[in-house]
Amino acid sequence: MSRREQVLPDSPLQAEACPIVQVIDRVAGKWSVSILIAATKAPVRYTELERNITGISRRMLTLTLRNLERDGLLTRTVYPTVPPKVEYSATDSARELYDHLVGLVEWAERHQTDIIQCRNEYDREHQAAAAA
Amino acid sequence: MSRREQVLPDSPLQAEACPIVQVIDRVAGKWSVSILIAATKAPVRYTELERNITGISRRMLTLTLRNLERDGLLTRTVYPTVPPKVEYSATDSARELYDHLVGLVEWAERHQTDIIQCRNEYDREHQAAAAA
DNA sequence: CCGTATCCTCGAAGATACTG
DNA sequence: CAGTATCTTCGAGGATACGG
Repeated sequence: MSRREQVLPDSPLQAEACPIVQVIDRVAGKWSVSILIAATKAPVRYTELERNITGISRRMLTLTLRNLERDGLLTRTVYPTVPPKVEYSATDSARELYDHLVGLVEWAERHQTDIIQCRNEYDREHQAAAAA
Repeated sequence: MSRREQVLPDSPLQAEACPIVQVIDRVAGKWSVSILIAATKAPVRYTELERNITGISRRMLTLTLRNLERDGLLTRTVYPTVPPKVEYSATDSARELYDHLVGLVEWAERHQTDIIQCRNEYDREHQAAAAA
């Protein structure tokens, strides 16, 4: 799931980046956040997630769920019914994380249009520079 | 820089994930956070970053700097001296983002050991399951 | 319903060499 | 000092088919 699994040698900046790296990696996966959000609101079933998260494949859904479970962010409960029913719910740890993710989301919402504008401006300027 | 540049069709979950995706992507780059942190503390020069961020290549340093600048998170100031001097400093937008990143970092620090323990436990259990 | 297994694509990131 | 230009590698994620 991660591009940064290698142990980084500690260094002035990397040493303090180390815990950061862990969070970023946990959150950087293409689907982790969507799943985390869904599961934090209420326990969700596998198929529910598959339906609600547009574009996710079964493979990635399972993979991401496993990783989140492995890190203690989700708990997986199997109901031995027929047909089988599996529910994923956020742990306390994940709920705490969720609060901080919300902070990021709100930041994104506030700066959304600025960022787009900055990009356009930047691209226009550097388009012009290339032409000159 | 992004694996998710494709425009996602809106959907119940994706619609609200859209701003999230933007933040995550901006932060998900392997080096963005390290650079953002360094530049938020004080304006930094190119070579300073290269020295302080262990393992980063010139290529990725430049690329990440350009992307952050493009999104209006960093400003690039060239001093027309000899030898040339270029300083990168965080914008207000980036400083706001930084505050939220700190939230994540603190979460990571608090749960660091739990996560490692969860992983070991998970791996042990699933090692056993595979052997059985 | 809830997955696993296999093959493949594609782009992020590394290595290396050169420049205003 | 502060970059750019190529070439390459490597693994995240997609597509598809099968299984308890």
